[in-house]
Amino acid sequence: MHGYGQYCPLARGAEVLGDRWTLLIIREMLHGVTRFNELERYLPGISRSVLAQRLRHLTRMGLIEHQDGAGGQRPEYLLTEAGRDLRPVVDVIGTWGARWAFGDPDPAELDPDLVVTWISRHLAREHLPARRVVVQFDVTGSATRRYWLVIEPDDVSVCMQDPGFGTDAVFRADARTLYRVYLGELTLPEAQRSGRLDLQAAPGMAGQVPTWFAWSRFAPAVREGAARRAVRNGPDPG
Amino acid sequence: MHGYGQYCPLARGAEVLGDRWTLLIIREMLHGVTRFNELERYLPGISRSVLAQRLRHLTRMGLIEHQDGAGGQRPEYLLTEAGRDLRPVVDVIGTWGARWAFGDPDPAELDPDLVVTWISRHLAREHLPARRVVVQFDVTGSATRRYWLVIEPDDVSVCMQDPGFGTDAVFRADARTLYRVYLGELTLPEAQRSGRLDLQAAPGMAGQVPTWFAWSRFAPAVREGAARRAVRNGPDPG
DNA sequence: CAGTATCCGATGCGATACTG
DNA sequence: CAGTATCGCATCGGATACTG
Repeated sequence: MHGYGQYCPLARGAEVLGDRWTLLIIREMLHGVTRFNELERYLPGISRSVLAQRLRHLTRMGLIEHQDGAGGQRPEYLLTEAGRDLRPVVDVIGTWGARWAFGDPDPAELDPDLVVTWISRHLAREHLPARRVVVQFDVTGSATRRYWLVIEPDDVSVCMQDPGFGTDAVFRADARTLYRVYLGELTLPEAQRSGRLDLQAAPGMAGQVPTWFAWSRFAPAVREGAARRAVRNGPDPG
Repeated sequence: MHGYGQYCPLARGAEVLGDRWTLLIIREMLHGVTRFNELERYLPGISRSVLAQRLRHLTRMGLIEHQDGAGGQRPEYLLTEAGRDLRPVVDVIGTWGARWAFGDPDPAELDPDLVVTWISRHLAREHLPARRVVVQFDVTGSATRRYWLVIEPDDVSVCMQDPGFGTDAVFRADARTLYRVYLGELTLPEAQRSGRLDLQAAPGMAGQVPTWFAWSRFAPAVREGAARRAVRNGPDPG
């Protein structure tokens, strides 16, 4: 038995959305991800069979449409209106999670690929120059991983090799700090002052670079949650 | 492995709230239900072990507090601030469910006890007289079940025997109609006109009785969803 | 009333290999 | 690239019985 046996809008919603991984798949699709292997890449830990099963289920439920890859097109999954209307659901659960369920990260959660991808998804277009810029991220740790964000006026990509266009700015921090800054637990100036993050840029540009990044939409709620925990537990030692 | 391995507010929220039955338990607690056996009664189909496991988990996660039944007190589960702050989550998922995932009921979902309880939870206090009123519900079906709502200025109870105070009004309808009216798919006048629901009241009171009921908070969204389905499928035959 | 303990069957899910 | 097929373990969860 899969349903709750109740004729209730909340129960129905939970039946459609409550399966493991489903909300995270929706989150990715709201960010514009449309292809099977891309979804798999952005959801480390999901198995291909579960991803396929979820996509089938969401298609049957009318949340997504599967454009078959006929005629040389690549197959795509697109949100329907019902699917796009889940943005408030994702927002409100994420906001609640940030406020009330967001403690410290487990070390295994600090995937550097993921945080750089997330950062690349929340750029402040209006503050970016009208030309291509390249921002390098050095994520330190047992082995430093290096990424280049290539930000064109209408496209962003994350590379793991130097694209060779020159570099406008370099961030250097460990994964935990980068996550905390992205999520709003730490502001960029705070991270810099504490020595956990170093930002280098050409002299004329150093003031602009921080404005290019919008960070997480949940940052205010994360900060609120962190502040409340600090009050209850005493100031954050680390 | 239980978590998603991501340091993300949405993933954290989903880890806490995503277990089967959890959101429905929260829904009941937001309605003021605090006791173990009451929760079990309002969640037909949940097993005692799962209910206990969920309550333990939610307690550990800080959403509820367990007042131990020491000193002759009855044990109670109470929402903490984190738990009370889930009301927007329940609202937004229920609203989405009403709009996009709310088809016809499965016959097994038409539990008459449940709908009468739900109706009793959404009275329009401001329109009720300042004295006790009794409203009888005859839920027709293979066997008619009869309920009495005893509405006192500061208390409501559902009885399955005539409380003996006299009856101010009598609703008579099958469970499906009662659910549809409660959920807003059908207005009370529509249900009466179609002959699916009969409402009897003392002559001087007939106009007041319908104002006593506020019906479901999701009624507008349910109506919206029903209207959209009607446009796509042609007018509702039943 | 308010749970806990035990059992066992279903299935959820990750891993891997395979296909067009 | 975009999935499907198969396998086998783990755990989820419903039923029932039992306890203070």
